[in-house]
Amino acid sequence: MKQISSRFSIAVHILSLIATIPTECTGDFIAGSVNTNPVIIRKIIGMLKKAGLVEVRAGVGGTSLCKDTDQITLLDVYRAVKVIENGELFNFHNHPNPNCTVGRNIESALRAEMRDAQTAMEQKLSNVSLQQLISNFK
Amino acid sequence: MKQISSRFSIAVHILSLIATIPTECTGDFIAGSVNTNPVIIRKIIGMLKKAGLVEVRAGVGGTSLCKDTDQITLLDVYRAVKVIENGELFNFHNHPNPNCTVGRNIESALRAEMRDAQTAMEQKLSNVSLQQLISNFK
DNA sequence: CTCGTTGTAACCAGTATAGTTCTAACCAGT
DNA sequence: ACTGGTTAGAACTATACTGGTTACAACGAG
Repeated sequence: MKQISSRFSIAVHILSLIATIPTECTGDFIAGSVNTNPVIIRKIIGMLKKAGLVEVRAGVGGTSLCKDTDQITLLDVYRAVKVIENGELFNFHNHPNPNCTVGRNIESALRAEMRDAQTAMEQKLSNVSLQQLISNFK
Repeated sequence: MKQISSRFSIAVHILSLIATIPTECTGDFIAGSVNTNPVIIRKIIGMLKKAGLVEVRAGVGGTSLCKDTDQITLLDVYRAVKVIENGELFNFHNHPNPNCTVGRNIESALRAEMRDAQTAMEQKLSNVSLQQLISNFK
């Protein structure tokens, strides 16, 4: 990857809309605010639903949050939309040569540092709730 | 992206090899330790060279580090191999609708949090030097 | 019943990754 | 000076992800 997919930012956008103006939230209205195609919105809402963040009452504009806005963190959203492979932000090259000192040792050493770095990032995301984000809107 | 390219882990592997067994480090030998194709190695060494981390004396096995191993951090390597687009880990969807409260406010609010998260991750990488990494090899 | 909406499937263009083949240039040693 | 090993990089491939589109089935509310 070059970047984490905009699915994440779109998902946050969608949840913010549902939180602030729930009555208007049809797929087409959301698509208009995000400025993309309604199908993209439906796909992402599908992922948020699977993750238990929203529920969709069959019918028009029937999407609502399953939790309070202060109980949903950016990390929840980031995990819901599966923007990284298998929970691992960093890819590691396969099967370094075990007959070489470096090849034998690098994987465990470097993976530990990668995990630390990823955790630090995700920790930051978990510190921000949807409520904190939308409370500054004016 | 789904994951940060393995160019990063391969680059760290390459630098570790040059640091520990400089005399053996032909492209083919490195490729054998990393377990990939020599051309991949050459491409990555080219990036490390542009970033000023290594220099290549034309000739056999002529690659050497430009700095001490404790002056090279994982962040330097990560930046050298350009695994993320334009310095931004997170992609943000384009042009939310400014006629909507959420569309108008979300970009600056969310970008700030994204930047915080990315910085936390990169900070962790900058805390680890090549020296620290290879000092545990046995 | 019908219209608007939701939920998917199928498909597309663009682009990144990891890898291969091939060729040119260059250094060192005999 | 020639040759073999090495470095450098262009060109091409297969695969996969992204963001987007069209199309269609199912369903609810008025």
